Amino acid sequence: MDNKINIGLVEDQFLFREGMKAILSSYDEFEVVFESEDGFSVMDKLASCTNMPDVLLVDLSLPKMGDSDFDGIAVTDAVVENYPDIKILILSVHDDDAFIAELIERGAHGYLIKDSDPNEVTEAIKAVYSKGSYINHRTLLAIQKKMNQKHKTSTKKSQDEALTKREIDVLRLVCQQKTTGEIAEELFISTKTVDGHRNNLLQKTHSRNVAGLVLYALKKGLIEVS
Amino acid sequence: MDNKINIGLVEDQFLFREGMKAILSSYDEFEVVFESEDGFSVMDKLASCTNMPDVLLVDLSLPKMGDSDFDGIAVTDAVVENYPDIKILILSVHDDDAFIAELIERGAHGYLIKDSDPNEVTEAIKAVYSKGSYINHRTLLAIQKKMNQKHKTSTKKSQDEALTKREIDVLRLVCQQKTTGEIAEELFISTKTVDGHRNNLLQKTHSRNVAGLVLYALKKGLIEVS
DNA sequence: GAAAAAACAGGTAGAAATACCCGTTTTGAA
DNA sequence: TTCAAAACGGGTATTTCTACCTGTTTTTTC
Repeated sequence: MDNKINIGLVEDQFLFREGMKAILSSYDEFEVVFESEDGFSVMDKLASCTNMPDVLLVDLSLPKMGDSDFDGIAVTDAVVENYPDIKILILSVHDDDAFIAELIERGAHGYLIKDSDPNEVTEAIKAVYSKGSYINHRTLLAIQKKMNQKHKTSTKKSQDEALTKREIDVLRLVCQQKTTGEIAEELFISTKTVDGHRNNLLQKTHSRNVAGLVLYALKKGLIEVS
Repeated sequence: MDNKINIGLVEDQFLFREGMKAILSSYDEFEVVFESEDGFSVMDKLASCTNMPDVLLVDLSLPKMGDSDFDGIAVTDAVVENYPDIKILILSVHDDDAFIAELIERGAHGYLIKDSDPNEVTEAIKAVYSKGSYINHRTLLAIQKKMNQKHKTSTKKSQDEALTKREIDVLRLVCQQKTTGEIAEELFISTKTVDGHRNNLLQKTHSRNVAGLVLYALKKGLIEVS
């Protein structure tokens, strides 16, 4: 009787979570044994869990802006580190190459966008459970693209450069409507340095101004509205 | 046998739509007879629909950025105008007073945020079907707030002024990284006028710069990422 | 340890945005 | 029709951003 696949849901939107549960419970082979509405509680709940999930469906855009940095990425890192047997299936609204590849590299076993067909979700769950991973065409392309970038850094055309830690710091503050001067103060650096970082950001993200930067940050899940 | 409540779903996220369907189909009294993934097709599909929905669940944040302006609001307007018998239940991620009140004023029969309990959704559906409306505490507060604003315009403290049509035009273009000059050209007005509109926007939205405007637009669902 | 990338910081410019002032015309609602 | 709001536009000034240039120091990576 225990050949059911135990599933854990990590998703903040209540209705989406319930809908997912409703879909999954129409299949005999699945059982939802674990739920969490934010990144924080996942590790706690896993520690005190008697019926461990085999597969964890993780929503990537978990945190509210400014709350903390325990988002889908952090959850993935922590689970990969502490529960290597649990398969992680990322569920995200972001259909972005660099992002998909990043998650896979960090140890996720599959990546699905939220526009996917329910059938694909159930397929993916079965695949990560039995085969250990689920890589669809979309994901494969993203991974290959990243691989190619790693090798030919000489190619000037590979524009989707990753942002550096400091650039991300500046980006977050720019999105908080801070001026260059304020950002410099907050990071204990010169305004000219902030200027440099912002200019690099504009180039790397192909933006024309801060509006573009904010949209980029949102698209990448670096910040959240509401 | 036809005392079932016919339900229509207008929602772009496929998984969410399927989840909703799964939830609703576990109730005998509901039947999903209509689905649409964007604003455009709603009117077409309704015109050629044999089994008309009694209640339409409309996701507010329908359009992709830049595509068009046929979003949840436009759908609401069009359905209210052409199919006054169909009850409209708004489903949104935005928990914003001005926005909620705006939709109700435009003729929506109920407003639920996506964090709601599935039970509340089914309750709301039954309520709009039988009683003609579903106003929960949250919605009532929003409406009252708006009412109060209408009367005491003298009160300086009521800052949540609604944006005008033209201001929204400018806001959308600002979010598309357009400069003042470009916006002026596109709207066939002077750069000074654009300047004026943008200044009003900054004031009304309590923003310090374009970053704030972009975030505001996103929060209000005026634009969408990805 | 050597090489590369990241972070740092300065200069000079010009473009754009922000913050006020002032007014007229058009539109829409009471 | 009358009144208020919206849309329009001009002037002036300051601040901030954007775009280039240059370089040094620190950190990371191989």
